[in-house]
Amino acid sequence: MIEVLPQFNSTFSIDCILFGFDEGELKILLIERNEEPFKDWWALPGNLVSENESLDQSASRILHELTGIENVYMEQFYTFGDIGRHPQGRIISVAYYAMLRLGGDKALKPISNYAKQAHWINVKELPKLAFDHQKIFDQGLEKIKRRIKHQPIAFELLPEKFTLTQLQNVYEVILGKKLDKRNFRKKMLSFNVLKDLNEKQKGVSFRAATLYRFDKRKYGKLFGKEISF
Amino acid sequence: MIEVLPQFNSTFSIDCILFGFDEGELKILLIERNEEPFKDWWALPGNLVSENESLDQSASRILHELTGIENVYMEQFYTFGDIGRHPQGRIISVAYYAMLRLGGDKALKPISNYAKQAHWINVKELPKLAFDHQKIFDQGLEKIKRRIKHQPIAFELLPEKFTLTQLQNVYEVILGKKLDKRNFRKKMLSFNVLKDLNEKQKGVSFRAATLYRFDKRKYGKLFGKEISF
DNA sequence: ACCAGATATTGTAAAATTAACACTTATTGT
DNA sequence: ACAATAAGTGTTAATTTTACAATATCTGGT
Repeated sequence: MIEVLPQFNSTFSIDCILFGFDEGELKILLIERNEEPFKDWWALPGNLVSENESLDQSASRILHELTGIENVYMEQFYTFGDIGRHPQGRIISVAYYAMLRLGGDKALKPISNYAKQAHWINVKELPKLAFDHQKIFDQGLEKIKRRIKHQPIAFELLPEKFTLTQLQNVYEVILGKKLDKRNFRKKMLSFNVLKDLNEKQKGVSFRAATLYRFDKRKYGKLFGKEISF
Repeated sequence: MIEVLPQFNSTFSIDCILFGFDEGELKILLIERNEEPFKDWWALPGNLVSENESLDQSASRILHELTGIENVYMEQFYTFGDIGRHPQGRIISVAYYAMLRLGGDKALKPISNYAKQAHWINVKELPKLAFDHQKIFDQGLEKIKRRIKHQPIAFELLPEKFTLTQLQNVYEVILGKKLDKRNFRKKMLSFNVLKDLNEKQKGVSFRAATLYRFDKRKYGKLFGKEISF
């Protein structure tokens, strides 16, 4: 015999911070809501979790519905459950982030019904956000600031082939400070996770830089190490 | 007009890892369940979240009901939402940990109805745990291993007055490795967060060690610094 | 008073890492 | 050829980390 637990039913949602790197700036994908509450406000993409999917699956689904992108690693970072965070009742939200390679077209699918539009917005110029999404964003940004020092997540924002200067830009934008070029290159190369492609950048009107690729095989060496710039 | 969102109702619970340090060992509080499912199994203390409390409040309540302790800082670390993690349906669990100062009596209140007994159990000798609680524990332990290197959480496991050797023991037990005594003391004192009480340990049959107290005023200095042993 | 047992306390030198700092090279466009 | 622009590169000093062992202090027992 299986007893039925006494239940207080509530609802779960997932909210995602999708980070992208474009024109030298860190951006996130925001949607303009088309429904109450917070109609016409900007918000993090999110949705309710359905019955037959895990939290991770739900996060991937939301990403896919919004961008058409699949197979991207998303990481859960905090669950927001304050009373009153949602005006319509008790909705607890599990927050995820992902780092995306933005293609030229920025990979946005036609927007689904719940949003009027979606845009990549510079994190330095965020509008007022719906619900407690500003808080969620703040915490997510702190998370990747810590994360980037230990894990090779910076590569995930860049095209497959990238220059050391581009990589340094990612670090500088996320950490919010300038880094020394020589020390950065020395240290980054010392990890032995970059493969020199013997290939040069194209289409620039100055000396072309060497292209590198992130070498997954050597990935493990970075784990747990503090990278301090 | 406020629309009603389409809802899939599910239930969520809080599970807590309560860490304690006793007899030189790291322990956690486990309860023996008195109800199906997993009747007679050991489990992390947990409970359903009620309608009028935030996640943090719920975690504090569970701690209080079980131990009588109040005003302890608990930290949320992950939310577990795999399908099938609970045999009776969709129950998502938000996991917290706390570090407790174990008094002589270990501060256990009479056990509430849902458990037969509760015990402090050495983390090296854990029994099989109910649900996915082993996974929750593993992740919680990893969390404090990382945390102890950046934040002064080790002090929270010790009595207010403690010796450097006791403090080193906490680090050794959590990190799972021996540390060099001279280097440990040098580094720990260099943070300037320990106040020398000019007072000696009592009741030992050998040279008594100096007692220290954690100095909250200097707390900030530790933040963000990597402590490597 | 002395000794044995147990733990506390202390310093130094080598190695590794980090931090600070500026000039030369390569390429493009005029 | 030269101006403009970013790529690429080494050394030194400072700091941090690591490795390592002898002496001091206290208790309890004789």
